Amino acid sequence: MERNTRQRTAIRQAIETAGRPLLPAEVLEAAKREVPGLSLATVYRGLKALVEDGLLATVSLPSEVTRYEVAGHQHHHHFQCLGCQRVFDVHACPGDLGRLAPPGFSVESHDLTLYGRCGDCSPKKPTLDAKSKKVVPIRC
Amino acid sequence: MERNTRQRTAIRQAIETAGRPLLPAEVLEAAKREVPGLSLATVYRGLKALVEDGLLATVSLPSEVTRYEVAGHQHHHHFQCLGCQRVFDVHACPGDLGRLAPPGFSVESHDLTLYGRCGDCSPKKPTLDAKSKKVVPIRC
DNA sequence: GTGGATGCAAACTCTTTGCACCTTG
DNA sequence: CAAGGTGCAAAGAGTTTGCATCCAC
Repeated sequence: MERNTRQRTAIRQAIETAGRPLLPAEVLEAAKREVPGLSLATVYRGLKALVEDGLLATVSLPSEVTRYEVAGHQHHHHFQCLGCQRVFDVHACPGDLGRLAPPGFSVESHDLTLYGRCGDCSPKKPTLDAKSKKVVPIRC
Repeated sequence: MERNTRQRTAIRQAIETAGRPLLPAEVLEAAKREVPGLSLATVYRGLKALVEDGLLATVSLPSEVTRYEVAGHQHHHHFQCLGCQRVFDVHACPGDLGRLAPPGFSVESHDLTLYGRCGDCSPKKPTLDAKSKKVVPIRC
């Protein structure tokens, strides 16, 4: 049912190689090195198919466009660097948060996002312009 | 510098009356009862101006369009009902989460979203179709 | 009276979809 | 060879903006 096309392989490899959640545009940029003619529509269709197949998982953060990462990680959260805007996995969790909800509310799940500086963007080093939404692929 | 127009007054009152974060479309719907000819563009401009004036605050949740609430609350988080999709304030916080970050990462802030059922949408009662993105203003 | 605010429509960004052509199994 | 995948362009949803008109101060 799911075909192995060069395009989908390139999409999956782009995300596996990155090791962190990627934006569709980042996936396109990386996968284009394998399949130059790749179109953004195919990236979207491929990402959706791979998520439905359980190979990828979506990562959505407040005010941010959906990113994609390899599936299979257990419950975890994310960290977004205020310097380079990149997103990283956080394999830790504050635990049960049901007690925080108001009376009468039942909690089934939660999302947590940490913000700060990644190892490459310590406060001492120059940071990228947070206003340019462009995600710079190089180390910052 | 900031003028008191009927439109902006209606926008502010819509959010104050709701007592919970509202979507721009919800603000338009509510404010239209005061100013029938109100346009969505004016709602967006009004919301932005009121945020810049410090009267409103933005609320953004994963995979969700930005909502707006009255400013002035101290640090808090949000709860989204899986039944009616409405968002409520949670005046509680798990506390310092810096310890969750990987080594080399510094945490400056965090966002937490709880998901579950609000008092009106207990698991026993019928729930709204989660797939219809339409936010129903009535109690569910 | 004048500058900020409004309404409308067009523009923009991100994502999805229709359709003809191509490719995998 | 047939079903599914791809590329392109057009269509959608949400948001912003240009511009002529309007109105609060």
